[in-house]
Amino acid sequence: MPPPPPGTEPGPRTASVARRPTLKDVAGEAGVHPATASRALNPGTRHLVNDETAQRVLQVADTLGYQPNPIARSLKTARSASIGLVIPDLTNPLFPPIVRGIEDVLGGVGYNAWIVNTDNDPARETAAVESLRSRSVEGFVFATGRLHHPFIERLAAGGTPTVLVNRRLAVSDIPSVTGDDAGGVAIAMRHLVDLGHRRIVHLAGPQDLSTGVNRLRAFRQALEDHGLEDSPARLKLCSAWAESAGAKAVTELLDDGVEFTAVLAGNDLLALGCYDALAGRGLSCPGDVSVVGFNDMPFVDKLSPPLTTVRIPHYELGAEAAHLLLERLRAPDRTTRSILLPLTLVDRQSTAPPRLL
Amino acid sequence: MPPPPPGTEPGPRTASVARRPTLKDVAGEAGVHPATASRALNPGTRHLVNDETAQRVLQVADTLGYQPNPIARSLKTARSASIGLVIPDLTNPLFPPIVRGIEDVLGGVGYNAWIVNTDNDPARETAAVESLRSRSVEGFVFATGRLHHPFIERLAAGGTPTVLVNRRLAVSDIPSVTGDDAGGVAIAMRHLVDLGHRRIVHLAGPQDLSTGVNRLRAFRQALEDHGLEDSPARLKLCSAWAESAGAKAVTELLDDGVEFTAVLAGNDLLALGCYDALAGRGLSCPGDVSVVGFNDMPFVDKLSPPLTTVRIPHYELGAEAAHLLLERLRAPDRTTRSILLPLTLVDRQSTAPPRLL
DNA sequence: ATTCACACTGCAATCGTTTGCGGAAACGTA
DNA sequence: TACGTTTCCGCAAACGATTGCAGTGTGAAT
Repeated sequence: MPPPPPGTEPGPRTASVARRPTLKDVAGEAGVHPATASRALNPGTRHLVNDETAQRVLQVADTLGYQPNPIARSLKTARSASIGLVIPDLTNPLFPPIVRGIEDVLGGVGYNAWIVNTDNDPARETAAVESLRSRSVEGFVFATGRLHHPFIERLAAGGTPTVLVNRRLAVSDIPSVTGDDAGGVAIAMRHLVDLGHRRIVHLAGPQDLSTGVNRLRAFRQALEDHGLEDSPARLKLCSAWAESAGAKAVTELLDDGVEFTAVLAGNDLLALGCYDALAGRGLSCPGDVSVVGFNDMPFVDKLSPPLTTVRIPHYELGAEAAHLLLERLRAPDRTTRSILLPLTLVDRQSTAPPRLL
Repeated sequence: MPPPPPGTEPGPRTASVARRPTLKDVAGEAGVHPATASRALNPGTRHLVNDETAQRVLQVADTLGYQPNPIARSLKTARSASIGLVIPDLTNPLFPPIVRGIEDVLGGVGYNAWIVNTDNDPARETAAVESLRSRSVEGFVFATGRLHHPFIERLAAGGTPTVLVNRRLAVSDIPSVTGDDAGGVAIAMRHLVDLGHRRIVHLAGPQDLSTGVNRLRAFRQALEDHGLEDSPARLKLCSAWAESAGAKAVTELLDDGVEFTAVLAGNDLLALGCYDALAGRGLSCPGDVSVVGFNDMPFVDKLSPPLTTVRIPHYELGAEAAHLLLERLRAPDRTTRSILLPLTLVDRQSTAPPRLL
């Protein structure tokens, strides 16, 4: 026989070698049946065993350094103390804080999250979810929700505990936690109007996402509230939350000769594109036009000018989503509810009173 | 008995209800023993079963929509087709691209990665790794390596397939894939020198990280190569890769009256702090002092001035790391090797010739 | 005709837990 | 003393796969 490959533990043949102890080991050591050891070890069933015995088992487990095997446990119980977390794109700075929020509250109660990237690809999403389900995850939080998202709808309807974060579906009772987009654009618009702006344009994000439509709807509402004219010209639909889309929209606006002194961008990336387009036309911000973004991404305070934007509490979004899911796991028949977190305006230097005419 | 809670599948009692089919189901349907079905389903053992039978089993499995239960499989085989990915902080924009790179190559061969955040906390790290091991992950890639990292050393020495990404340990034969820091600072320094700079300072990152010491070492080497004076005054050790640390370092330099026309920052965050400090003193960049960063984080091209920086191919770092680990899993006794990926300078507008004296 | 090799497949154990069921003490009550 | 309750614990069957071993049957070689 060749020498054992390096990097291989001596193997379980050897008698009391460093193999991680199993329940049977601690039972043997404690002089009880594995079943008893199991009951002693689990807080929920501990009352079924004599106090003294339980203590002994606990003691042995501790000195042996016993750790239950989650795989075996999952196989038996079809539970796993973990949930799936479905993210469209981790490299989007929006999502990591959400992940952190979720992980932090989950970790506090012994749960953990399995993160998957879908890259906005429905096929990857279904594959990932299927894979996670076969690993007995107990629920899901989706950050990939689209307005119309049959897959998630079916999943939730099928009884899988599900919560949405950051984005919601159009019409469904799936619990969600999102930022209060309407409130957010309301304060942004008030800010602009207070500054004296009257001709404000909106760079709307993709209309298959709740964030996109909600912000657009709120924009028009604000126009109405402030008695401003709601002209279709003052609106640009962007097909993606991307810098290039923002730039394109603004140059088109400029080319079309629509007059405006301020732009409310659907998110910070769009605002960034706006900066580019403005600079490309020799216009200054905020001198010639004010711009306000949405999200308060990292480093937008470093831009020049530092971007005024609506801050979304992403970490808290995640934390609340985790709470919601946990609650759902504990009491599946409790009535569902969704949460709207308040947004705040962070007033930096990309907004100023309009030039006098 | 109360009505079954909503959101619960009818349960396996019902005869042929939508319960995910097991191996036994397909075996029964195909008229073979589960063992045979297993062999037919696994490419590696398929040759052990009659071709015709195998086809029949495959066929049945397909129509039944059979998916093997990874938990049961893991329990039996102590393998899991997954690896652990240990990240210090997902909200650091450095890491998501690495994660993507890893996931992409892993996914290509049916593996997946379990991501854990350690928040730079050794206790969380050991806990997470322990938890992953008990889930039978087959190996680890660590992005958390410190120069001296006994935990990872022990783990690797114990035979667990391990690779390091982005950061390495001081002295160890654990395979790693990192950027060629030395090469990176060399081109950055050459760039500065070519521009005419002679008095260059370095903002060095934490010296317990390989990136920190390597860049510092390379800086001094470059000084020597270009015949520039290596004065301790021209060096600031920063205790963290943070903007505030960079700002502090530069203001100290300024306060101490050390003269310099360019700064090589250990990373982009430090460079950012540098911008702040310079602006705070009324100095212009690149007019008064040039600065070059490291990493090419997202959006540093949007700063003003856009930051000249050394780009690290993070995605490729991750991809290579995954390849290395995969290779190690397949051939554990192959000799280890580490990979250095070339770095490139992206020349933007934070560097310029020094003012004439 | 006997032996042998080979291809194929079934049996049963196993991975490490959990849990329904039943038995054996121990205890209280009549 | 007899009997019903508890309390505690062990037995054994799961959960869903993989795998060493042993068998069967076929065809070829002697």
